[in-house]
Amino acid sequence: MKKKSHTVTVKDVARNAGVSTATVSRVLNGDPKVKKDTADLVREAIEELGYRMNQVARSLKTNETHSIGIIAPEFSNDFFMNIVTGVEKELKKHGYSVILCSSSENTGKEKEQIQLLNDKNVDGAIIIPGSSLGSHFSLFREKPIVLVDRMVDGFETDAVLSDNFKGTYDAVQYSVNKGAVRIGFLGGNMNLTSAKERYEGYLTALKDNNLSVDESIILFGDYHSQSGYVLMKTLMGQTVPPEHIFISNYFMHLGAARYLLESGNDVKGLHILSFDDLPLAAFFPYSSIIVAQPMEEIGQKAADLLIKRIQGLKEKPRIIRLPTIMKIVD
Amino acid sequence: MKKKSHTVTVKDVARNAGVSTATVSRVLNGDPKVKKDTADLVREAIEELGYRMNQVARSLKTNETHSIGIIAPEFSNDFFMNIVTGVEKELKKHGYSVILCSSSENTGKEKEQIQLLNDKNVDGAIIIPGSSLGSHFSLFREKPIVLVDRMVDGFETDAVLSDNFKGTYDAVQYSVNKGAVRIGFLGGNMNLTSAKERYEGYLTALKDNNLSVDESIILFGDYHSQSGYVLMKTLMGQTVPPEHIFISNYFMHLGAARYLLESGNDVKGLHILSFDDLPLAAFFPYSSIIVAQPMEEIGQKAADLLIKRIQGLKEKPRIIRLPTIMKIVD
DNA sequence: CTGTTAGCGCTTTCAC
DNA sequence: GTGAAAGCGCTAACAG
Repeated sequence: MKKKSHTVTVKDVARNAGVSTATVSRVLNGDPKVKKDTADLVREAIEELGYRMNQVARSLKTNETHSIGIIAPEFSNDFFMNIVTGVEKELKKHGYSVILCSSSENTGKEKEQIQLLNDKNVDGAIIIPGSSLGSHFSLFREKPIVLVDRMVDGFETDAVLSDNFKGTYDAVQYSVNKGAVRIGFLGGNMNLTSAKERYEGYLTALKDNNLSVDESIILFGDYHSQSGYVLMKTLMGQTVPPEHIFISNYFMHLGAARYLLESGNDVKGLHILSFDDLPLAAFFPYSSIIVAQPMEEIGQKAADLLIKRIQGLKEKPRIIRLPTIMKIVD
Repeated sequence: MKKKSHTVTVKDVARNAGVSTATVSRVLNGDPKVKKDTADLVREAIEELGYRMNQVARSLKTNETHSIGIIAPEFSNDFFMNIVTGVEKELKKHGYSVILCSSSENTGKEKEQIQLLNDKNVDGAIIIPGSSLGSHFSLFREKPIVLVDRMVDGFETDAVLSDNFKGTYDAVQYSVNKGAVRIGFLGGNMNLTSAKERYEGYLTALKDNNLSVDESIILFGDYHSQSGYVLMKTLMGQTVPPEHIFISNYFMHLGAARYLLESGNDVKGLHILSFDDLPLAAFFPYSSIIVAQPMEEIGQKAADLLIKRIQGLKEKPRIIRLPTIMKIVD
C-alpha cells in the first residue's frame, strides 16, 4: 500500500477555513444554501492549500465515477477511432472521462470487458458491437448502454447509427441516373445490421428502378480487407463483370482496390460505389461514389444520449439514424 | 446519489462463510496465511453470493486504481492508435485499464488532461507528447510517466522510441547503394526529437558516402498532410527536382502523393523514401522504401516499463530505442 | 445556514 | 490463523 506524501483533505480545508467538513463539501458541490462569506472563506482555504478533491473517495460515497467505458472491436481502425474522437469530445465537455476497451470482435472478450467496466463502476458504456450477439450486454448492471454503428439481437437499448439503407439507396439511384443498369454488390456479413441494411438499400433501389437482381454479381463476405480482395477477384473473373460495383465498407474497398491494381485489369471504365470515406479514394484510377458516414457526429450523439440516460432520462430505447453524405470522386 | 439495488459486500460474504471481514479480505488478496479450509469456505460464499469486489472502495484504501492514463494528440491517427493497441494489450494482461485522453497537440490541453488523470488517481501515464515542451508533465504527482515516440525538453523520464536515426540512415544508404546521388529531404518540425533525429540520419548518411548536402532540396514543414503537399510542390517546381526524396512521416507522404497525382507530373522514375508504413504505398505509381516503425511493440514496451515503475522499479530514466523495419515497395 | 455524525466497502495493524 | 476495530476522504441525513 502506497502512502501519499501528504494529501490535503476536506478536513484540512475545514480547519483552515474555520468551518466544518460538511460546509466544505457543500461549497465543493455548489450548494447555494452556503452563505457567500463562508463560501469565500472556504475557497480561499482551498486555494491556499492547493486542495484537490479525491474523486475516489467521492465515488465511494456517491456511487458515481464520472467515467464511462467504451468498447470497440479494435483501435487501429479509422472508422471506430473517429467515433471515439466524437465521444471523447462530448464527454469531456460534461466532465466525464473514457475507459477504452478492445473486444477483438469477440463475444467472450466483450463479456470480459463488460465485467471489467462493472468492476470499475463506470456510469455507462458506449459499445461498438463486435457481432450481432448482444444478450451478454445485460451483464452490465443497471447502467445505461448506447450502441453505436450496429444493433444487436437479444438486447434492446439506445443506438446511434448511420442511415445505411438510404445511403446505399441514394448511391445506387445516382448511378442509375447516370446510366448504370448492372450494378454488382460486395456485401458484408448479413448478421450485422449495417450490412443487412445496406443490402436492402441496394435491392430496393434496383427494384424501384425496375432493374433485375442478378445474383451472380452479388457476393457476400465480411467487412475485412481480405474479403474485399477475394470477392473482387471472383467478380472480375466472370465472363462479363459489371462496370458498376457497390462495396459495403472501407476495408473491403481497400482490399478490392488492391486486387484491381495487382491484377492489372483495366479499371478506367469502372465505377465503384462504396460506403465510408477513405483518404485513398483520390488515388484510385477509377471514379468513386462515396457514402460517407458522419463518424464524429455519431460518437458525439451517442455520448450525448448516454449522458442524458445517466442523468435519469427514462424513456423507451431511442434509435438515432444519422444521414450519410454522398461524395463523388472522379 | 444513486442507490445500488443490493450490492454484496465483504460483510455479506463474511457472514455467509462464518468468518470475519478481515479473513475475506485476506482470501481476496491471496494471503497465504489463511488456512486452506477457511479459504475454501470463503470462496464458496463468494461464489454463492456472486460477490464482486468494489474496486473503488479498494482504491480508497490502497491508493491504487489499477488504471493508467494515456494522452495522445489525437485518436484518428493510425500511428498513435497502433501504439495504443499495444499499450492496451499489455496492460490488460496485468489487470490495468486505460483512460484515454486527447491533447490536440496543445500544451494547455495536455496540462488539463494531466490534472484530470491526477484527479482520477491513475497509477501512471503514457504520453505521446504533442510538442517538445514537457515541463508541465511535472504536474503529474509522484506517479511514473513513460513517453512514447518523442522526448521533450524540461522533463526527464522513461521513453520508448523508434531508432529514427538508424532507420533513416539505412534507407538513405540503401538508395545510395542503388545508385542515388541526389536525395531530397522533406522534414518535420525540428522541435520534435523524432524529426531532428531523422534529419540527422539523413545528413550523416550523405556525409558517410561523401555526397554533398544540397540545401535547395532540403525543405522543412511539419508532420501534417498539407505540409507534405506544399513541400512536394515546392520541390517539384525546381529546375531539376531530385529523383529520390525522403519524406519524414506518414501524413507528409500522403500529402506529397496527393500533390504528385494532382499535378500530373511523371512519377514513374521517382523513388520515395518514407518513414511509416502506410497501406497506401502499394497504390502509388512509384517505388517506395518504407521505414516502418514497430508501433504495437512500442506501445507494448512502454506499458511494460510503466508497470515496472509502478511496481517500484527505481533506476535512472531509461530510453528504449526499437529498430525500424525497411520495406521495399515496387 | 452550518455542524455533528454515521457510514460508503475495503484493508490492515494489533491482539489473541 | 483469525478477529476486532480503526479509518482511507468524502457526502448526506438530521439537528439545531
